[in-house]
Amino acid sequence: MPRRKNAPDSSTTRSHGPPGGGPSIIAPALWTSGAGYPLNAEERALLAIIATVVRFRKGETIYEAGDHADAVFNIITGVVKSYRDLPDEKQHIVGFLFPDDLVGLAESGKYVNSAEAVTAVTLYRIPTRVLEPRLRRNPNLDFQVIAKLCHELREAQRHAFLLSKQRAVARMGLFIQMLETYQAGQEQVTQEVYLPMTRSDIAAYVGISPEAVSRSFRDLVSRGAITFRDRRHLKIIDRAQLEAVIAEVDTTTVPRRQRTGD
Amino acid sequence: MPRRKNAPDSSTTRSHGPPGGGPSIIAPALWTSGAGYPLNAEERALLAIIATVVRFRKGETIYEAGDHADAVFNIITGVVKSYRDLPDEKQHIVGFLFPDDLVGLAESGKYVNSAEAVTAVTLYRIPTRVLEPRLRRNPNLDFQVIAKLCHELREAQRHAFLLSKQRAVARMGLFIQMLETYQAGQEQVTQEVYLPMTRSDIAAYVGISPEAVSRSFRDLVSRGAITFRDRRHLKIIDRAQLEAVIAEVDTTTVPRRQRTGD
DNA sequence: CAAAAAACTTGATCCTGATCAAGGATCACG
DNA sequence: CGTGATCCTTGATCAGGATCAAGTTTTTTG
Repeated sequence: MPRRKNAPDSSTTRSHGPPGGGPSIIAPALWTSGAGYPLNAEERALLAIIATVVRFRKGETIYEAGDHADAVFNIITGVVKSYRDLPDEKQHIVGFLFPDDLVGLAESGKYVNSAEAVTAVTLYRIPTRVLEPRLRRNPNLDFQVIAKLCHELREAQRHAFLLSKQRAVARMGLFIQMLETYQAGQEQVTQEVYLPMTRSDIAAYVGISPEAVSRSFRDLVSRGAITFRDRRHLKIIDRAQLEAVIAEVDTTTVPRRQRTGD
Repeated sequence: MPRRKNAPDSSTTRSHGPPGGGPSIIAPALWTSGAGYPLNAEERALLAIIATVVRFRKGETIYEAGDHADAVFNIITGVVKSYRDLPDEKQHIVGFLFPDDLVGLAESGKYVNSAEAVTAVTLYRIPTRVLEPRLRRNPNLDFQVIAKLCHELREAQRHAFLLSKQRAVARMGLFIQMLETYQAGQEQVTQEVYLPMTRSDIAAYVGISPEAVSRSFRDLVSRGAITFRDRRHLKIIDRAQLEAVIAEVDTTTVPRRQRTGD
């Protein structure tokens, strides 16, 4: 099995000292992994001042569940996965996080989930100790936070909805739609959907085995819903078909099944 | 099939006029269905002034997805379910909501999910038009909102985690734990877990069939993990067993299977 | 660039839970 | 308190996907 790499490779010295005082209620409880609304210029400027830029290569761990949560991260480039390790050597992926998302949901001073770089990533690292006073002073920031939290919440509910689907193809269809929806907002260059993560990661997110991911993709291709340019790039060519699969509607035109040739 | 009852039965006149101006960004996007942190005395007092009390009987619809979201509800007593109807006459339950929870997550002025009374419920009905200005003026309220959103988010992630479990018993075990965790915070009188909702509702929440709910309960009883006093009251008698089932660990002591009686 | 390691695909088998069907327990309501 | 309606349980069948296993492709790394 692959040993997890763990190298900060940061452009800053890693100096998380002892926790200041008692557990601060606001900041640690507040920040969430992943959002959606980009910060405005003012916010970005503020970030540049109080944050340091850190880099992680593909596969590197950004933090682990239970670590002392002394910083929040804002993704500049790359993709991050938020996950929990399960007792049986598998992992449940809570969500994938993209540029402008905030990473680092904490509860009583500790990170709730682990985070790992899916691709090479660049992040703003924002120490909570620096951030918290700013938040208190600038009530406008609260709004940003609320907006991000709302987005996160809807995302988590969508994930639960995906996982409530019985059929593997339906889950995969929803997954593709989610990726497309996100990427539509980012770049309108290609009409392709990019899959930055491995099949195993997709499997751990949609709650099926990697084999089932492979078979579902094959199924969607043979139904004429999508095509692959390569393993990481697909194109939706029949939206109706994709939605039919998601609705778990039987679209087989042939009678049902012809056991005996008759 | 049962026709959904729909009677406001409110102690207030229902007067939702035309939306004031453009779509307000703050309040509608902000409130979420279900929370956890009870409001403090100050908040409660505020509520009493701007809110009206409304009642719904078991099975009545509080609002439907897509309705114009002109109010937020705070549960006083009873249980509410937040759900989405699916094309195939089934429903996906997003969450169950208990006293002190806030109900009424909206997106661009419309409710995201539908809400129905699981038991008889009493609610504070808070018009967003009244609430919004208060929120702007009172930055302290923001904190309440953030806290509630965080709670909601964690709840949704837990739901997704539950749904990622392959085995039905594991999901049911997690469901029981979730109910217990909530009820432990409320009343420490009985050591029993109360199930206010029907088996079908449980099924729609944990993503399995009602039959599988029944069988999983039977399984848990036969494993000695729980006992039932009646259909609505169970007791956890072997926590280790329950956790083993959740971890999807095989705890059968017998070799594997004895087809022929031998 | 070549070797090694991941990652991915495909096939075969088995098991869990969906589904259909029917009987039994509770509840709502007059 | 009785009667229909709903809810719940149990049984039987069947299909989808987990799992195991093996082969293929891509990526990593020295």
